[in-house]
Amino acid sequence: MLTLPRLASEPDTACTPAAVGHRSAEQSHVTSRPRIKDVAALAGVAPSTVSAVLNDRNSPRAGAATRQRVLDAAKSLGYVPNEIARGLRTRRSMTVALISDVIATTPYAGQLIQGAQDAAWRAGYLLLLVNTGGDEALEERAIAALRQQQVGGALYATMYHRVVPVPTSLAGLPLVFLDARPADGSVPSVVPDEEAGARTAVHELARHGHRRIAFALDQREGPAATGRLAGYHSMMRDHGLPDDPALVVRARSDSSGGREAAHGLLALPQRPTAIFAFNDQMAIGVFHAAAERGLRIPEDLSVVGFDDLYVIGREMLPGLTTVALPHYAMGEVAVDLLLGVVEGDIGPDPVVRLVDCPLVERGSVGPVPLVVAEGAR
Amino acid sequence: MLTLPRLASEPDTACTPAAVGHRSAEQSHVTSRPRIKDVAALAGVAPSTVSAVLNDRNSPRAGAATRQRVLDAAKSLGYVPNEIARGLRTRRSMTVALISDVIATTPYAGQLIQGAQDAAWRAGYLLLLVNTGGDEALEERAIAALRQQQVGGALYATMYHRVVPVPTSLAGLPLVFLDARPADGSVPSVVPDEEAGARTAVHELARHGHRRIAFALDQREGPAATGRLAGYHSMMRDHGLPDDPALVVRARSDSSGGREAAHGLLALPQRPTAIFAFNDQMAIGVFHAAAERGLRIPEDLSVVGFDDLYVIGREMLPGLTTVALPHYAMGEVAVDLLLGVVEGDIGPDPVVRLVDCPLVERGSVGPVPLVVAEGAR
DNA sequence: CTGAAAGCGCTTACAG
DNA sequence: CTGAAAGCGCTTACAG
Repeated sequence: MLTLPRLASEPDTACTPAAVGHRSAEQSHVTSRPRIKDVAALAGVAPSTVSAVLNDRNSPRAGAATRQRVLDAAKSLGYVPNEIARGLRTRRSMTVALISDVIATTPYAGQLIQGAQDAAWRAGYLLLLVNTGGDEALEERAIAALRQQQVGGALYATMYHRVVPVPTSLAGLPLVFLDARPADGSVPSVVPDEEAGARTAVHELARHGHRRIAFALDQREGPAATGRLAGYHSMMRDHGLPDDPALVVRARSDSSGGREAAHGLLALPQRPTAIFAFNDQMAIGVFHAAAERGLRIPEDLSVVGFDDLYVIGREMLPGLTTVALPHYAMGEVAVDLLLGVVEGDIGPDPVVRLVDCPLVERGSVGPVPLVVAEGAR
Repeated sequence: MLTLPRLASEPDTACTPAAVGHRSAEQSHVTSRPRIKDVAALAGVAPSTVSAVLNDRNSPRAGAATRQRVLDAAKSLGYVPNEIARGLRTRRSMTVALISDVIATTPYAGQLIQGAQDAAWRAGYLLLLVNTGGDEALEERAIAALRQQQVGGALYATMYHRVVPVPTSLAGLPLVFLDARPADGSVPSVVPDEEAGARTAVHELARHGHRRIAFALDQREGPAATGRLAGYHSMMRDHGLPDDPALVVRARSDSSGGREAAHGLLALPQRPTAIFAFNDQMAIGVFHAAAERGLRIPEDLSVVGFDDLYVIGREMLPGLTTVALPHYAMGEVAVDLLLGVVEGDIGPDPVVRLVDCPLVERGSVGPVPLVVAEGAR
């Protein structure tokens, strides 16, 4: 237990019996840190001078000699300014919040949080985390608590890309939506570029020679399904590929949905030689269906997923080629955007920032199988 | 944008040109909230009375009438105390930190963070998150920043269960280790009960009649490997099962390691009818090996994993029966422990709190296959 | 170039 | 039962 020396200083204010009694009662296990007064006393200057030197304002406030004395004193005492006190005076706080519904329970959470954290940290901010589990009453109380803590702004993230109303309790706070789009378009948001990601997936298949490329997508509507479907169609068109309606099937967005969809697709008279799955979980189902039909991947069937869900793609046999949801980058971009408005550099312009979804090549894409290729032409 | 009325009050202090200029310059997008003075003015009492009423201290401080007036005034203004100012005065903060190396990049992170967050929230605390990526220099600076923010204590978590030194920069701060054990035993820690979890896995297999139960474990040493191996042996013994050294093999803790291990095990003259895999990733490898040998799960081979990695077990075919790492509960327990010492209820007793690892039954365990059962006896 | 004073928004003894 | 004063640890005009 490192205990920093408590310097004698203005005994009239600091060492009244009351103050001492208070400290010993409530601060028993907190080491008593030196304050600016202690540094000032040791350096033989006024607290205001210490403040000026340490904050390095209006450069030549202190002479070189004074400056050095202050710096030495601060160092020898291990002085670290109390950010709370400074925040009270300057009326700002070096914290920013990440509010989410249930995001922390998905494997994506980590990357998103990490990206946000890193970006905040780089700017000298600390990240306050609140998860509401989708409970609105709780959300409201949490936001109140955040305001009490004087957070400078907040990221509002949802578990998957969707459109949500702007919580009224957030009014007046600098805000950026993450993986969510505000229903009224009043708040800037950062979301994955679903359409471009789907184009990437289809292109990867097309460049391997596939022409009959199927798309097994989520039966639920939403920005992800809409965007990915648009990307699929547009890239099929760009490659001059047959945009056969039978090649697009909707199902539940898990492995059983993917499996059913794949069975239907693979039973088609002219079966697709490649399947683009809405997400990695559906891709797993495609793998299951292929195995059940004695089709090898990628020799007999190529597949591309979406999301790059942690470990899954890497541990499948063969590894799953997929398009990654850029959660780390999204977290970063969102915080940068937020700090821009918090620090007043930029106005709260309700932009929608699309983040690129990169391809992760593993082993599930191969050339068109000969026998099917002939039948399919 | 909700703008709360700024009440006229003691113009001598609050409305000097300096204060006003300051506010409009730096607070442009922050709604100006009412302060305790505003509530006091509206209720016609002194700020100290408002404070007393709102904090509900020494019960009958205020008479019922005054009390009601204050409450009404606070409500009508939408007054919310500034926690930063209160913290400065009371010398404590309602925040606690979660410091981790790279935990946020694993799919476990979410549950752990969620558990910690929920427990903190329940006690009125907010969670500050810091991820160091294992970078010691960054860790030190982050801890300094946390101290500046006056956090009341910290959870120090690692990505997987291991023994770590106590960072010197954390000295003096109330501390609890999470999924990590302090090298010098000086700090309380919360870790999964690896041994009991392994016993659970083996018992699940044994109760289905399996006798030759293999264990494919991580080749790296660590509390997880050691604990799970001990649990395996002890439960084999408890069931009076043959503890054949050939049944325990070590490999890399991913699917390729699990696959190799399973191939070796399945080639044994008396092959095991069940394999307990060190983790879910190795279990995936066991599935791959079984498929390659034409063995069906669970008809021909039963398998149990460990960790309950998000989605994996659920999306496999059949679903993987596994033992869950209780990350949510660990986060909760750790925060409760931490707040205990922060609030001084309990001393910083360096306990090791073991958290139970529950069985998650899915479809990968079945009865002993007849043909092998006969051969094996 | 440097110091004394005021004040950020609260709470806490201490008087009345 | 209630108010005036002091102070938490800083920073910020304002004087000198």
